[in-house]
Amino acid sequence: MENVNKIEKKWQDYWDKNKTFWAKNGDKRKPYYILVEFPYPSGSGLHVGHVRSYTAQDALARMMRMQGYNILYPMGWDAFGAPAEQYAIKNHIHPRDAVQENIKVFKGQMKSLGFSFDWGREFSTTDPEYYKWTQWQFLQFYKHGMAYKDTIPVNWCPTCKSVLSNEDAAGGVCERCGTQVEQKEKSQWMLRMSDYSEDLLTGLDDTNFADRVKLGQINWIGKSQGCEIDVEIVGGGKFSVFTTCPETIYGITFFVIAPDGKLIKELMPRVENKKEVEQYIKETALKSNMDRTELNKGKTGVEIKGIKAINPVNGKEVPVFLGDFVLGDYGTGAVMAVPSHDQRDFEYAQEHHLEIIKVIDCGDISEHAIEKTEYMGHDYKMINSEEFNGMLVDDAREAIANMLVEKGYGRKVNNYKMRDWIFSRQRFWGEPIPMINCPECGWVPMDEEDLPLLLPDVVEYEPTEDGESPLANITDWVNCKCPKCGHDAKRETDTMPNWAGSSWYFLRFMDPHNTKEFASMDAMKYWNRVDWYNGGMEHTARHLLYARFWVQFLYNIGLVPHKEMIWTRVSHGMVLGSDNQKMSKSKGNVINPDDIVKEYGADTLRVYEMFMGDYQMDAPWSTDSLRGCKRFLDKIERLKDKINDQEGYSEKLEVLQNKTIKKIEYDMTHMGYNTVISSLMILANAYDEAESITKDDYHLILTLLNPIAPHITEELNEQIGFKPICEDTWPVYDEEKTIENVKEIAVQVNGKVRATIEISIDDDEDLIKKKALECENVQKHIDGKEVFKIIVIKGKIVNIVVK
RNA sequence: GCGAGUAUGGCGGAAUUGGCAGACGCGCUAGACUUAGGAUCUAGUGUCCCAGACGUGCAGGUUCAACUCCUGUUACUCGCACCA
Repeated sequence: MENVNKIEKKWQDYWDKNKTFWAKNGDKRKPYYILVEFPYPSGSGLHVGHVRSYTAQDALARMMRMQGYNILYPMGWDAFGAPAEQYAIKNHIHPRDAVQENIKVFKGQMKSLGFSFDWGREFSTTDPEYYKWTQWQFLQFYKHGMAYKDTIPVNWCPTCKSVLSNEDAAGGVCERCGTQVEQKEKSQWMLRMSDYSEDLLTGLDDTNFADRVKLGQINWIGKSQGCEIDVEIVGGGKFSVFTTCPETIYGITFFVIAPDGKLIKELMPRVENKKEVEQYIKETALKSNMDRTELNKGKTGVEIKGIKAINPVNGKEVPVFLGDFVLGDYGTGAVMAVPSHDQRDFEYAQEHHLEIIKVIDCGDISEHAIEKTEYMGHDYKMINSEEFNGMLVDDAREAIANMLVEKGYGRKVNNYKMRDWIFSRQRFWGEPIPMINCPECGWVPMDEEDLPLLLPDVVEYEPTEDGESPLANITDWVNCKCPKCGHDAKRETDTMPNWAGSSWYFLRFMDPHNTKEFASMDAMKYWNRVDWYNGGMEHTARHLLYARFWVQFLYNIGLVPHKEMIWTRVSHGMVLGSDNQKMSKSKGNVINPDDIVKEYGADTLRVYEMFMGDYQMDAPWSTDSLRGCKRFLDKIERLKDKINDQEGYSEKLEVLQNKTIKKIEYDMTHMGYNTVISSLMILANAYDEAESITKDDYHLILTLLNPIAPHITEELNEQIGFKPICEDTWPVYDEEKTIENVKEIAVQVNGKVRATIEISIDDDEDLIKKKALECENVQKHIDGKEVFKIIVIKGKIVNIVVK
């Protein structure tokens, strides 16, 4: 074959020119929406990992198009965000220009790989026509009371000079640069995501996400069921605690409240050891700057003197402490301490020499607490718990909770780990938040007609020293009139987080050129929802949570047709370096897809990445294996020389052909891409062994291989005079022809294979038994023994049990 | 610590429902054709004390039959980590 790259270019141009893969809204074919996460167009170009998932979904898209579906397989760019901004700061160019340059590179690479994207729907989150609607949707959040400003201690990265979400600051370090995160008070836009905790949980039932994906969502939302209990303070006043273990309430020997919470501030006037308490609060604020894991060793804290609290169930007065293991922003910011049955409380009690009372008769607690996971579900009985003594723990749990409610001591509540979404970023390269601060009216939303609020051109992209967005320096832009009263006012200078634009982009693909709405209801109803969504495991949890929250909100205000707009979510494994480690420049194990395409062709790379292993698991790169795939494609090409002048399909090949079609259809829709390739190899080997093959035989294997290797198959197909595969239909298999008439099956004696017999499709059980018993080697192994039972599994195996 | 996932030849990995473990490919060995081969073809390739036995991280169990189901256990990977 002539130059592979030339042929590939020829077909890529053909698809472009004919708009072969453009989806049509409202078309009467069955719609099916396949989505891959749109990439962040970084300066380093497309990664071989992108190639893996794009090829997999591309293959599915190409097969289903041939099966008569109206396939939406779009591509776009998630181009706002820190890396582009950092790059711009370094090189003194506008991030917009840098992004445009990178998009050009990415798009060129994608085209060279022959992905069947509908390029007619391409957009970038940085296009004003797109972010206009991101801003518009923010205004809807605001107008429905879902966006609010709050001054809260936030995670602050001193290097990036930016506020980070809890998620971005996971583990106490900045996700981007690794710097220790500090705490800083800042006024931030927030979205009330916590209002949606329960809906985001129950909504999962209306999705087909993989179990591990659902579990990620569930863990992130972090629901825990328990009781909130009111605690009186001696001498007046009260506070509440949250517990998931009401059964241990008689074991309370002290309370602990959060040093960073609001409660201690309220109690301050009554505190006798103010100095000591204030000192501890200060220390805690500093501690968050340091490596937290180091501090996990001990349970620090101080007693709040002058404050005693009363256990509501038995009137017992116990001391109250400050302790940094209690978090100010979870639950009520205070806990009841039961050192006998909670390990943290136990450690705290040891450290501060406090009383330990066992309330469940479950063994020795002198070394460590016996926690819920250990005592629940066993026949342990209650002790030291007044009228509940002698009751089984599992029963006491419910009984005590009910008693608390009845007597008005508390109520049953659910708590969620998920917090509200911190929506402000002090950066330049993001969607401006369309809010105006008026000295008379306060925060006023921009008029919707005035959107988009464009990002101005600036010279400097660095955040200001005090952490304001660089936009704050552009007075022309900042100063404006209040839309409500006309008074001089100032714009919000914070921008939106990177997650904003990616939370609804899949809706825009359904109707990308709409100038009146973010997407019309008709278009969204037509496409229904994303049928098949593929992305990396890394950000599945966060991205899906934000996107689902966003969509649920839009649903609640009547703007999208479903509460969940994503049906199936699957995730692929990484492509590792040949050293089995994550590809990185520093390790020198990076494979550039361009080099591979140039040397072996796009088809070889595509086939190899599908064949390399289980799609959902990480797989190391192997250039040797890649060459094997090249050999396979060469073999396909060579088979053309075996074409005879007969019509139709070769009789000898028909069963295998039908079986192969069936298997490929199954595997393609079940992420079994590697076995799609292996069954094609088996078919090719069978063709190779045959004396000769017909033109139709050849056309068939080209069609089956086409979704994965679209260029070479089109070229060879053209050479034998067929119309382009991309305009043809997918072959239909005949179930009856997938079954062999004659088959070889194994004969076991006591579970060990001793012979094989040939059976025909219409042999009955007795005949099969007879054939099995006639085998010489079988005779040898049953000789002198009593045949106890003969098990015949039709078409599979015979097992003779002897004693 | 909690949650999830994974474990099969020298390597990547097959084995929809329990039914001949190692498909398919890589690598390797020997040979053929060759000036040459990252080309092609042929044969072979789990282990061992090779008429047979043993083999899917380890130890048990269920079954005529277990990579597959059950109980326990180990190692690694990922996610969350003082969440009351």
